[in-house]
Amino acid sequence: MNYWLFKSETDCFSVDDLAASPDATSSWDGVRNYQARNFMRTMRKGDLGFFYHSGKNPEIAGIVEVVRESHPDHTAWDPENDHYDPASTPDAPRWDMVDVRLVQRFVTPLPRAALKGVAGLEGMELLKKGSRLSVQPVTPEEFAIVRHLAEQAQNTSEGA
DNA sequence: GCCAACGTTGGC
DNA sequence: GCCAACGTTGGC
Repeated sequence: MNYWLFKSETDCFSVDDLAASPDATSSWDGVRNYQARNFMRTMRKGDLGFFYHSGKNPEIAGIVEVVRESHPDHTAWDPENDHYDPASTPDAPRWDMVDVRLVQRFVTPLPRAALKGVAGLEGMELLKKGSRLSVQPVTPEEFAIVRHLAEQAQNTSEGA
C-alpha cells in the first residue's frame, strides 16, 4: 500500500467540502499536471493520503482513502469548467482522477510550520522549496510521523 | 503584496 | 530541440 498527499486550496475545495459530500466521498478532479496525473494512475484502492490545505493557512487537515482508481476526468471536457482543456476529449481523455473518501478530519489541523525541522521529514516533497505538485507521494515513514504529530495535536486540544 | 520556483508555450 | 517569455503556484 502506498501513501500520498492531496493538495487543495481551502476556498476551492476544503476538507469540509469533502466531509459534506455524499458518503464523504468525492472525485479528485481538476488535476492538470502530468506528474500529478501519473501519480494518481499508480494509486490503488485502499491507499491512504493526507488532505492538505494550501493557501492562507497551510495545514494538513485530514486523512483520505482512495476508494476508486483512476478514471477519465470528465470536467476537462466541459467548456464551463474552470479546468476545461479542449485537448482532452471523451474519445481521447488526457486527464484522470481518483475518488477519495474522508477517513478522518483533524479537529486540530496540523500546520505546515509544525512539520519543519521534524526528524524524518527532511526529504518530504511538501517541504521542498518551490514544490508545487498538487498530488505527491509520501513515504510510509513520513506518513507515520505526520499522522503521529496530528494525533498529538488532537490530544492537546482535548486537554485544553 | 512579494517573490522564487516551476511548467508551458511558441518562435526560431 | 533550444530557450526566452510568460502565467501560475504557493509560502511567507
